[in-house]
Amino acid sequence: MSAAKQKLPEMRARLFDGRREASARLENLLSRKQQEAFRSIATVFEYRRGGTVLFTEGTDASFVYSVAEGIVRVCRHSDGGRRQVLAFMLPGDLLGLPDSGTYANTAEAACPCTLYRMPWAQLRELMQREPALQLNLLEKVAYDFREAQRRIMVLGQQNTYQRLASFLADFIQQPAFFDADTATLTLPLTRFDIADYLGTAPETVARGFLRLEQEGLLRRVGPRVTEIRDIEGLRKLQHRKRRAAR
Amino acid sequence: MSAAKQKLPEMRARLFDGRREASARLENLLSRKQQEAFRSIATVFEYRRGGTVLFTEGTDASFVYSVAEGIVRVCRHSDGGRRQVLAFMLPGDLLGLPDSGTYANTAEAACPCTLYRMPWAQLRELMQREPALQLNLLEKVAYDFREAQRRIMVLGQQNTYQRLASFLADFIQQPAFFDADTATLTLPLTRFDIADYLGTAPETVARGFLRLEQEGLLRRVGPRVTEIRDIEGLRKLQHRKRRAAR
DNA sequence: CGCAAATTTGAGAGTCGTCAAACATAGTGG
DNA sequence: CCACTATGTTTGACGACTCTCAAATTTGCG
Repeated sequence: MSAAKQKLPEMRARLFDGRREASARLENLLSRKQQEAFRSIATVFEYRRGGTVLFTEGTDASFVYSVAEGIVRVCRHSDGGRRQVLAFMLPGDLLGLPDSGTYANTAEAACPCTLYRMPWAQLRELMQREPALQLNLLEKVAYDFREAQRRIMVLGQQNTYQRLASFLADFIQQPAFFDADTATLTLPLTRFDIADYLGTAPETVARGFLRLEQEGLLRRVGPRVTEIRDIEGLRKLQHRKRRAAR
Repeated sequence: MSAAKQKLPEMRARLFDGRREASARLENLLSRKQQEAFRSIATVFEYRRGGTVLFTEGTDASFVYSVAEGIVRVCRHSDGGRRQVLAFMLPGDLLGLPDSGTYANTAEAACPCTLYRMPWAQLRELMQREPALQLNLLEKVAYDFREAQRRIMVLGQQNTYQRLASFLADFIQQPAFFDADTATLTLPLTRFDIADYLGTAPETVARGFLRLEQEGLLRRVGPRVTEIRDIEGLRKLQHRKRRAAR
């Protein structure tokens, strides 16, 4: 039962008080009519190569993007120049909301991608005509906020091995990347991307995969392809202590 | 120049596109009239002792709180039972917004506190009568979201020593806890609170203070009172590499 | 096929979590 | 008012974890 078919008063009530949504993918939050309005101001963009920059932190924010296909990495650079991946945006996600008129972070295609691009001015205008849309925006920000809090839990409490397990457990939930029939996870991400997401080094990620393989939780088919052998085992890892007692 | 005096159409535009606010303290976001409306539904609560639970994650969310005095720690417990402090809420901050009808995390007074408590139902009703209020709420969530992203940067890139420096640098910005004249920082938090906030152990926090003292950046007056000797030095720490090269 | 980039593996050392114990502090009851 | 006790803090020791440097190996692409 999709939220898109609810009547407007119900949609208002859903925010904060309603059922918990599995995700806040854009299309799940919009009525059919709203989706059409979106499409009327959106342009399709294809990025053939990974690494292409969509926008840079600090620059004027004119466009908002929605991922149609592929993975976009949203990152920020510390003063030391080191990159931190704040989030991977997956198909259906919305990104590029202005913060005080500029982008708060940098977005790059992590692999060949297709996305929708909309002028922020037009989207804002649309929202003023349809207040319900604005509420959807709030829902979206609230969802991203909760996701960020989950990241804080992972980064604050887990060792690198557990973080990798958490990362894989999350992506297993995404049918676009995990084929449940063959238990095959296909991630178009480099070890650098994963390392910068987990706050560790690419070597440590490689060693994490090695250990997960040795413990029988998965099998490395290729650098981007993994056969998951024990989903429950991956999940259980997160609940252990960060460090072996002596 | 406070945003509170702007006319309503301007307030609408301020969101996402407006000037960057130093903080999103509640009173800065509300017009005088709105503040009065808030006060009319709010009750003052005093918590004499630190450790008192305001609300628990997973329980029904009936009330929203605003800190008047003291520090509230917002935390969540991992399945292993370990506590992670997601944020410290300071005077002016709003907390306890329902997530799908329940609290997403636990809030406890970190020290003797005074706060305002409002029934969520009444606040929601108030928002429906005054759409501008709803926009303020969005602003608030967006602010918390950006704060969470900053935490991700710190937890993902910095070692425990740098995290402690970041933590202190943040609190130096708060006049309620830092007396600029005497350069004295008075934090009613235990080493456990700080450790759970920084994702480390209390012993490591203590050693961090020791090292900061040895390097001349501060002087420990007492466990809760610190004399800051080199603010710029604290800030610079964050920009260094996480680890000494060999 | 050949090169550039990514990944893996190895070695060594810096960091920090854990256990233990000494010490300080604040709150309590006599 | 003081001893007492519970709680919080500091210090020490040790080993687990993982970052860094280096090099071998594999992968992806033109």
